[in-house]
Amino acid sequence: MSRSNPRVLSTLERAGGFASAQEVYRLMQREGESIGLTTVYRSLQSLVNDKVVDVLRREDGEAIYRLCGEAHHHHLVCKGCGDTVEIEGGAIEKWAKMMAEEHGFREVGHTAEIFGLCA
Amino acid sequence: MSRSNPRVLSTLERAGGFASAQEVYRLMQREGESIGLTTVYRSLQSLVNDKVVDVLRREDGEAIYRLCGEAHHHHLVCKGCGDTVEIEGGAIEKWAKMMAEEHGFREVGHTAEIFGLCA
DNA sequence: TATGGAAATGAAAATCATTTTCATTTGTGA
DNA sequence: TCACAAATGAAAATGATTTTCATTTCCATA
Repeated sequence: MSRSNPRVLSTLERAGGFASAQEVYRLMQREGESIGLTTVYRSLQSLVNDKVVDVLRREDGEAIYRLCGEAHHHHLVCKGCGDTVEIEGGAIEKWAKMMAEEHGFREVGHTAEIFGLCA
Repeated sequence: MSRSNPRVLSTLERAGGFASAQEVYRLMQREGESIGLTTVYRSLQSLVNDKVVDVLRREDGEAIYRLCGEAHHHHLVCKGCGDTVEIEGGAIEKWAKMMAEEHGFREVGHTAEIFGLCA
């Protein structure tokens, strides 16, 4: 098992704590860092294992990696233009916690997105 | 634009109203139906356009198609064993509707999943 | 300091879902 | 029957991700 390359984490941070593997890779390239795509994937996976980041999915199925500890928020996405609004989801947090408790789950996380057509 | 092949919809129904394109395809093959994978994909997409089914993503990124009108529910998934519990999410429905209104979005849908470790 | 093995690296190939291309078949109205 | 649009599907293309494998880098120890 490989350890995470620290430059990958630092790049993910600089990207706003939210990016796909391909994006992290491209970003590092653009900044002149010499690194292989394979290493980016491996590092991100390792960070996931270590619970330093978690994984979500874009609507097209691409995996995006998010720094844990980032201010946790949700998205309202327009199906038409792709525009995204960050929204806050106190209601969801409570719901998730409640449901998890009810079924005896620990170490609980969640995802929630809303999509529709913007004005 | 192509119309949906009715056998695809009927197969999705028989699959419990919840399956990936590949699964629908394999199922139809097994049942001796003669159909191409391309047609399965096209039909599912067309059903999505017609709002007869909607699309979600498995954790591995594969798209799964769900019959609309199915009792709408959410999932509580165990990260350890993959076990899934269907839960009901009245709180989410309200939250989604509220957030969407607040930002002037129409035709609103949402996804929400909770994951953790089961007992 | 030399050395042997473990860990890290990355190029290239393999995988897998999904989409596109394109030639063929089917259905339908005139 | 004819012409044309829609439907179909095989095969190729795409794009993200994973695997393979040979090479390089580290490091502890002789």
